[in-house]
Amino acid sequence: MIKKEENKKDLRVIKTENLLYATLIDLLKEKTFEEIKVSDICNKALINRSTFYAHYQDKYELVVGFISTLKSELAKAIKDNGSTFNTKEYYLEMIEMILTHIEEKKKIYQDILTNNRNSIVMDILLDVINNDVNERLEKNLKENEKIPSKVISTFYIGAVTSICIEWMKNTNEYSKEDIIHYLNLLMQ
Amino acid sequence: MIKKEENKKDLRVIKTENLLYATLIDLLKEKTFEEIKVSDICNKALINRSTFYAHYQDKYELVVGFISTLKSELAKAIKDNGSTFNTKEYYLEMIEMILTHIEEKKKIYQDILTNNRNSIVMDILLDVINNDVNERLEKNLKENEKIPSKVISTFYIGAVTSICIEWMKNTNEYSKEDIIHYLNLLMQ
DNA sequence: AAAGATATCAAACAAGATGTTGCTTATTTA
DNA sequence: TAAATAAGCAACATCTTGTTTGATATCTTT
Repeated sequence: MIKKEENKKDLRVIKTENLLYATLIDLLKEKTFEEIKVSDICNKALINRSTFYAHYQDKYELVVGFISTLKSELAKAIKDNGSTFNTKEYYLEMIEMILTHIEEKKKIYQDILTNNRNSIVMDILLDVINNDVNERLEKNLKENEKIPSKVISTFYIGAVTSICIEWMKNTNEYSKEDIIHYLNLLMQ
Repeated sequence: MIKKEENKKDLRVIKTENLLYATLIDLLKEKTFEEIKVSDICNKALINRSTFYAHYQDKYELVVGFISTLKSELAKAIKDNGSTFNTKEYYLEMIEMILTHIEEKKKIYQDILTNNRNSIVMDILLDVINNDVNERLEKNLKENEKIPSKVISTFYIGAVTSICIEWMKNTNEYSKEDIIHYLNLLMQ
């Protein structure tokens, strides 16, 4: 009996999965995710709809892969943040890394933003930043004097996310350095 | 020919519209908006589906009314903010009003939050706060010295929204006064 | 290179949701 | 009370989703 090596995907599988994935991203630049139908993806990808269902349960399963890729890329980008958990320095360093990362991926983030009413991109940013912050919070659970750590982080996470989203939208108004400079002034 | 007074709705119309509206809100406590079907609303409201379509094009038209009601209630609640556009005082006063308003409407906001992944509530908060801030920005367009006004407001709007959402979720952890006190410390 | 394995395609199907329509019944208005 | 009109009912076409079948093409392994 012929047996297939494990973990080695058939070329056809790789090809169709890549194609479906790329086509979804393409469509996200045109439409809301909710507006995108499985048949839209298949038509554009020139792949039979039954083949789609052979790989994914539904379009949500496909988009999860995309979102978690963006998340892990961003998470990786800010993970090398080596600073101790001194609030101001930490957030400044983090936002520098985020902005750098966004600058590289500008196109895709912007395209999604313009069609998907903030929510996807905002979810990504909030999730990744939250994870990083909470991880550090656990390691540095000094009982804060005046303000609970959780409140501080909630405040800054919101502020940073908001700045990032705005920066993605109006790409050329301020440079990365400008933003960091302003944040430096805005944070205590 | 019998003619109807204009602007005066038939009782039946009022009744069904109220019913559909209330039923949608009820369902939002159980399901995501995307998961709610027109037939769900009609079944629960005991109203024929064709009657639904006689009033609204689709469920989006129905929810728009709900969201804009929440928005205008919130907008009204923060409009009486009489302070001049001194950043810190303005935002503190605003957040006090928002928190007071939320406290009254706690139940509905929380219910929606738990089922709808932040986005609806976040959209409401961001939109209302943005409008208020932008209105004041226009009236006070002093060319800021060090930081562009737009950047300042983006920063604080994000921070305030984030704090509000977190507060809605963990209702009893901090009092309204606590939050305001912490924000007072966090803002320059 | 050939045989065997398997992924894709094509076509058809059922189930569910969306809108629309024509007709009847019930309620409201004046 | 009569006229107007909203709501109910039932049927219909359409679209989207998932699933299934068997034929065809492509890949893997020997």
